Amino acid sequence: MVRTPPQCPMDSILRLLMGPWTTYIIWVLSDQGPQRFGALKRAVPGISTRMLTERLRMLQGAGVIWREQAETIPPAVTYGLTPRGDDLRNVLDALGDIAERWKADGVFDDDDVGAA
Amino acid sequence: MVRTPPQCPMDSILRLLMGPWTTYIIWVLSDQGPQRFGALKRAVPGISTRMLTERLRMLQGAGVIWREQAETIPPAVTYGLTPRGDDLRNVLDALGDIAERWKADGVFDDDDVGAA
DNA sequence: CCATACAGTTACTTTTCCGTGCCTACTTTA
DNA sequence: TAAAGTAGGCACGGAAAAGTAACTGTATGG
Repeated sequence: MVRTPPQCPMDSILRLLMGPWTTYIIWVLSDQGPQRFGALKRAVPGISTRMLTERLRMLQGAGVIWREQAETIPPAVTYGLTPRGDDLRNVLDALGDIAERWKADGVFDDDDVGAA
Repeated sequence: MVRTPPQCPMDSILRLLMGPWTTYIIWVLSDQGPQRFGALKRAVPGISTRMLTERLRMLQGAGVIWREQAETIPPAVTYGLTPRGDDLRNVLDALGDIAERWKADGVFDDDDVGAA
């Protein structure tokens, strides 16, 4: 990671959110409440185990989600949003509003965004 | 790009912002006002010509920035934020506030975010 | 007369990401 | 007894993203 543009903390958050699945995971967690690993995987169709694990670790490391492991024999691990995660959810909502407005203006119809 | 998680328009915006330089470009444009290509390149230290061009094209395609080319002989091209870009700037500000709060809590000190 | 700046483009190379498949260790169900 | 689920870890490999470098063409400054 050579590129450390500025010491912008906002950039760190963005880098955190950036993964293709990250926002979706946060969305599910905030919409459906705390979920277990398997349920989360089913709720985010198409994500691989590897990706889900990695993203969850990263989000946990950033204090955005909590992880609760029940030491039962088939271990049951549950993830949920922390207050910090709620912060992000709010920004995501704001972004969603903008997206709605843009969509009404037809930004996404003639595709320039999704495919570079 | 196989992964098209949902048809979430918010996701499209995030994908737009994701590039390592994108937010920084928007920031500069909103902070210093419209800039010419060369000035922008100097304002974003470390970015390559290629990246800057690509990002600008993408942002322009999304209607986030405008591009004005003066057909003088050494062509002078100026870029600036559109109202749509201002929308993003606001979200970025909100994100910046969160980042500040998190930083105060020391999220970025014990690094888990920047380096995975 | 040669270098430089303007605003890129194109090709080449490198790096990183991300999906796939195989493994754990135990339990419940068929 | 065998298959499947639970929550991942680890390694390999292909694809995509990003960096580097060289090139464009004109006009101006030294």
